[in-house]
Amino acid sequence: MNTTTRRGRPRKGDARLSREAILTAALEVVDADGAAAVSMRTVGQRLGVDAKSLYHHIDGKEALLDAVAGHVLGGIDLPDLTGQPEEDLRAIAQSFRQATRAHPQAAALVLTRQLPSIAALAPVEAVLSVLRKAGASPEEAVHLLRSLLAVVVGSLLREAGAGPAFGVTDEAGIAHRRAELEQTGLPAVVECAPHLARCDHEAEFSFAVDLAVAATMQRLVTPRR
Amino acid sequence: MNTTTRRGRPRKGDARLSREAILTAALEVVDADGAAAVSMRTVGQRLGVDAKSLYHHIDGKEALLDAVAGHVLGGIDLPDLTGQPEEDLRAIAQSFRQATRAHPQAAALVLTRQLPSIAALAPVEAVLSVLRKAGASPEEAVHLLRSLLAVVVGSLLREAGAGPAFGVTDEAGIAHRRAELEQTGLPAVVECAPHLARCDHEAEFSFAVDLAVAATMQRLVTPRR
DNA sequence: ACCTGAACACCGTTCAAGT
DNA sequence: ACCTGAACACCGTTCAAGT
Repeated sequence: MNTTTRRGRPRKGDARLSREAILTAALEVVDADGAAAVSMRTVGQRLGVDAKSLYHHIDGKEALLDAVAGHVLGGIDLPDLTGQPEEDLRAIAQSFRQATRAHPQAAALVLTRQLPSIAALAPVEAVLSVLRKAGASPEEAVHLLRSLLAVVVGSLLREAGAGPAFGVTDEAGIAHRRAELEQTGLPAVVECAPHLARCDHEAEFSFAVDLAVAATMQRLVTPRR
Repeated sequence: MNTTTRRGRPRKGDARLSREAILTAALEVVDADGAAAVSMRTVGQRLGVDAKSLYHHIDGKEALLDAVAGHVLGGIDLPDLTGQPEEDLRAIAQSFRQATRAHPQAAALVLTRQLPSIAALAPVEAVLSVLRKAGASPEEAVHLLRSLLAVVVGSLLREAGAGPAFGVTDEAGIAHRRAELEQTGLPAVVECAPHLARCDHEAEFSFAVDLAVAATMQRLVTPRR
């Protein structure tokens, strides 16, 4: 929680206002002070403009946050597909992670908002296309897409600091957390405490995605059951 | 968005205040009007008490929301384990889902808050214990636990109306969404539009969990790789 | 020990003006 | 066409009182 309020000097010169400028300013606020710091007033201030002026370009705060989330998600840089399904699915998942890592403070926003459907269809098309070429029926492809998406969203949410974590990244905290876990007396938790206390988000993301992709391929090779 | 504000008549008789009573009142607000409707004032009102009184029992609004999330998660009813790992993992995942479905409006809260570590250790112990008995090393068990958790969290977040959905549950909306998807011109999206437009959350949850559990068992049978 | 009045520094949003 | 002053109905939180 940042108690110091950064002002971010208003730009008096170009008081020109536009949807694009507002979006950028809002994202700057998120990057600097977190999503909770976004208010019509803080965003307006960053543009040297009254909060109420924003309403001429944006539908309100909720719409603004949706737009910011969509903007970040739009920054996803999809890989060139190789035709090797496992490799391609992994690469798409990684590109999703890169997009959220570009704005870590905005990640929870992206993962948590019901986006205006159309915003994120490029990666969806990519995944479905890979699955279809790998032999999935349209119905199966959709189920598999949703499973993969759940893994990606769940993993990134944990990395973003929302969602259950149990683990910590800084060496200082790990020992402390480990001790806590060992004091629970829960046998499996105690046994696993050293690994539970530590969380390497990149490694966990890759592990989970690899597992999901492997399961996907398995399902396609052994259809139905 | 509920424009009508429900008052919920204050209980003048037992103006006794306690952490437990506050928690219950807060959860009632969440269930009735959604998490966004929770404020120190609305919760106090429901107890017939001034908002400021809550501070004598609770650390502030954030702490209150954390406590509500922990309370819902604490309501998880773990299954008796059968010794059959696949079955047990699925049953634990389903019990997790049941806990959030008991308070649908609180689901996003539960999934999204960094919970005070200790709150949710019972299900963790259950999963780790199953994985260890199935032959996983402590390290492997933790990776697999995190993968499974990601699937569960990602799936439930979608069901809770946060997170990307693409699909809709009411028959009315499905046709509309399908038409939208078909107009995108993205070939795989168009091809899959009928299935993409519809989303049966229970079926999708089970599909994703089954897939993850299958992958987990596969990984345990074929160690390392 | 527990509750509240007064107070402070914030919110999002509307609308009738002003240019 | 775009911006704002005045205004409204909210927030979370502190602190010095009151019982």
